[in-house]
This record gives sequence, structure tokens and C-alpha cells, in this order.
Amino acid sequence: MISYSPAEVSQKTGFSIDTLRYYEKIGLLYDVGRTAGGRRRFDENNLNLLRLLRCLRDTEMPIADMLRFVQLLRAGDERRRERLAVLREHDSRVEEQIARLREHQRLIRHKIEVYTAAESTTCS
Amino acid sequence: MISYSPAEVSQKTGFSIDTLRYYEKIGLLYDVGRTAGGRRRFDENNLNLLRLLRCLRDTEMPIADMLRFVQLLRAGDERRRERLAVLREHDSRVEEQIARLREHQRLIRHKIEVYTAAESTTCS
DNA sequence: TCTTGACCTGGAGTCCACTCCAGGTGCCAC
DNA sequence: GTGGCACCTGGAGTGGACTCCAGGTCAAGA
Repeated sequence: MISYSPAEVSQKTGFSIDTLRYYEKIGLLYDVGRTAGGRRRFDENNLNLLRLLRCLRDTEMPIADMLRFVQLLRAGDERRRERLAVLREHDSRVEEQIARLREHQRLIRHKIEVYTAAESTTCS
Repeated sequence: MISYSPAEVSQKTGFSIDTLRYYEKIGLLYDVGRTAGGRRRFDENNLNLLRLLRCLRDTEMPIADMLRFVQLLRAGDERRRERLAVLREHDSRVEEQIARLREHQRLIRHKIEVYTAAESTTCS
């Protein structure tokens, strides 16, 4: 099976090597292989998990929640429903997040228009 | 002119009273009135600025950048173009942010389908 | 064989944006 | 005039998520 060095994984996932070590230490990342000399070797499974963690992280899921999710993952099929629930709930939070951003963008764009129209310094 | 107590402003803007004080201390919020006894009284200008700060904050603008923006605000009309530039640039970052969220949402939704379809525990 | 760069560990340090605290004062209703 | 709540200040503390460090090891090329 193909395996990857920390540097390669860092490059592929955008997590720093320190972060990879940190995630492994706290249990977010598991089943990471080692060479005889003790160096990490990451496989496709590790990479796929990291890609999912990247998504969850970038959509504001706190580490503690990701940890619970990973525990459900490791618990196997009997907790599939719970994993599903976590993701569904998170998905709707992402939806709200996007809506909020759009809302804020509206005001920012309004300000842009106002400044483009060259008015006074008051914050109207 | 109508003015508001810290508690009212906190309620209206969603910033805690401590945060209002903090923002004033670091210079994000300026020209806040006081009663004879030293209590803050906020006016419509303060409120409008806070509303804008809320948008910038919620769209991930760091405090340091907001501070630069506020300095441009206070500098008056001659720096209107720079304010405009800051907002335009930020607007496009918000756009990217939304795009990234959508992208991540796609993977999350894919996972949801996968789990709904009841498969193994590997992170595929 | 030697060098060099990537990697290892545990633990301390950093950064950001607040949030809390102690000790004191203002103000309004009763 | 007094009780009690909202508010004041400077400064210390917090939480989350890394990031850095010292001191050592591994491994591939010259």
C-alpha cells in the first residue's frame, strides 16, 4: 500500500506537521503507521480522514466535536446513525453560516456603494 | 439626541458590555459620550459603527484590520478611497469564504449519503 | 563514512479575542 | 436616605488551537 511522509501529508492536506502530530496526540487522527525507525507513515485512510477533518475544521467545527465524531467513527457500524446525526446537524449549521455571511455581505456592499458615492465620514 | 446605556447597546448589537469596553479601549469604538457621573452613553453613530464592526467580525476580519479601517474612517473624506479598497478586498474574501464553505459542504453531504447508505467504518 | 535534512519526543510558549475580578461609584425607586 | 443594581477602572486570567523549542535520531546521497 502506498504511504506518505509527514511532509507529503502536510502538503496534501494543508495541516502543518506540528498539527498532524497534535491531532494524533489528542486522538483525532489514529492508526498512523511507523517505520522501523519510528517515523510516521500515513496511508490513504489517514488521508481521507484528514480531508474530512479539514472540511469540518474549515466549517468551524470545534476540535471537541470532531473528537466525538472520530470516536463514533472508530466505534464502527453500530454508531453509524449517530455519525449521521452529527454530520446532518453540522450541515445545517454550515447552511446558517452561509446565510449569515450573505447577510453581512449585503451591509458591506451597501457601505461600498455609499463610499463610492463619496459622502461624509459619518458611519451611516 | 437619543442615547443608550451599555446594557441596551449590548442587547442591540450582540457585543457583551466587556467587549464594548474592550473595543473602546483599543480604539475600535470612539467618541463614546459620558454622563456627568462617568457612565457611557452611546449614540446612533456609535451604534452604526458597531453594526458594521459586527459584520466585519462575523466575516472573519481580524481586529487589527478593523482597527486600520476605523483609523481610515476617522481620517475623514481624504481617505475614503482607502476605506473603499479595504471593504472591496474584504468583500471578495467573503465571497471566497462562501465558496469554500459550499465546497466543504459538498464533501460533508457526500459523507451523509455514504452513511445513509449504511456501509463500513472506513473513511471512504 | 560522513553530512545533512527530515523527523522524533515532551513540554513550554504564543496568539487572539475576549472575559473575569476586586474594589469602588452613580443613580433611581421606595 | 438607603438599598440595590448597573456601571466604572486597571489588570489578570481564560480557552482554543495550535506552534515552537531543545536535544536527540534516522536515512539517503556524495
